[in-house]
Amino acid sequence: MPKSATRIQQKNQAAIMTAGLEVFSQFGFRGSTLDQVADAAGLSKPNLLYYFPSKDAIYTALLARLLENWLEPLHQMDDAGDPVEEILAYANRKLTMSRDFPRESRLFANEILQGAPRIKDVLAGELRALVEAKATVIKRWIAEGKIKPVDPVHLIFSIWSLTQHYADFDVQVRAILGDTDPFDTAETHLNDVFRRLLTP
Amino acid sequence: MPKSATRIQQKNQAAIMTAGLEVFSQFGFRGSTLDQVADAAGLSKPNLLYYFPSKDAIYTALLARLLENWLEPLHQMDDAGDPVEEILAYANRKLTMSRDFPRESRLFANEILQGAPRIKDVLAGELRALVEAKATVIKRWIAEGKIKPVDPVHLIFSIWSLTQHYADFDVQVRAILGDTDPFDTAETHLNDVFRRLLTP
DNA sequence: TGCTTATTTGACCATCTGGTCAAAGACACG
DNA sequence: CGTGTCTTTGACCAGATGGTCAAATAAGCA
Repeated sequence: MPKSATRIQQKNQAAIMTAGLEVFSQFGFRGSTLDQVADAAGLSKPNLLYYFPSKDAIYTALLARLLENWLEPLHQMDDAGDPVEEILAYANRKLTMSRDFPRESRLFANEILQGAPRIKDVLAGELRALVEAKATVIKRWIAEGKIKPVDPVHLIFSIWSLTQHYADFDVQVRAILGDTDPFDTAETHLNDVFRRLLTP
Repeated sequence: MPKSATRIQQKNQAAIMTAGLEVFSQFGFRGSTLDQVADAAGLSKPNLLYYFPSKDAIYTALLARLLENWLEPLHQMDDAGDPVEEILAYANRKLTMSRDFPRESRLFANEILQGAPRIKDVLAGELRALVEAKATVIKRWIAEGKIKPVDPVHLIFSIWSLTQHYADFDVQVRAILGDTDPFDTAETHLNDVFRRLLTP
């Protein structure tokens, strides 16, 4: 049914998503205005509302697209692989996402900070289930002596916080590091952290 | 000069700060309204503006008060103490702050997420200097073989992100942990992390 | 080319928001 | 109790904000 989408529609919808990401990730939903988004998209406000029915719809669409990719790196953690390397690889994937998609990370952070009003159910449902599944795998790895004992859920929290920090607190990180590129040095550091934590 | 402050003034100013913290930490500066703050403080809007000249003034006062305490735990890290224990103690102080003052942590996170417009100079000045000073101490500890080699600045970032995560992403953490208290288990986990990272 | 559909816009609206102000109430204190 | 100061408030304002609408313009296509 909703198949067709003219060239113009595709271009403008994409422009709006990009603009919305830029604005919402910085100011959060309530702190952003349609004029800002329209401006960033290079459209007039009524024109913007021709493509999306409301401010809320843009924001929700952004969140939905984000969630699609957000859980993917954790999904990819392979329970048949080498435990330490699998966990390291997951952390590296997340760090890469922080480098390449910092605005997505900040959009997510903003939503959570504000109490996650529109994604609480995803957190308590899909995300929680995924974490529990992976926690089981990690527990098995521990039981098999493949990695040192560690709280599996907090390990996952640690991966999230350590990697997302470089996107969410980018301004602070750069204020302190000066000209050094954060991500080059962060990668080495995080690999150290997780290797020493996990290698039996 | 600005000595006097009637009983009523003290009470209301305190109420406004508390209310402002509650509101601003959730919605950020632009996402919050004076009505929300006035409501939370149990005052009318004009009455609120009798005590503070503007929305900005409330927010700025909150940030100023926050920054006073924010750097303190790092300051306390004693270069004459036992290296591993000093760093662990610092992490524990930060974790305690996340537990006892989550709104302060979220206020800070919100400000940074939005690009830190009003505290960029503090970050690049006072904070950066403090971090560099402590990094020097950590480097000495490494040179003396008291702790394993580690990037000192990223170590400090790690302490920040791992501890603040439990305040800033509280909703997510609780959605996943269910009824378990996050902080009890987090403390053990973080001590594991830093001990394995640092103990020679 | 002409006609249909898709796109864009200027003008407009109700509501919200930060902030003002004069007048009314409450306090303190001699 | 009276009076000068501090506190509170209702009414109000200008500008911003999310959203609407009819009319104008641009594409697409036969």
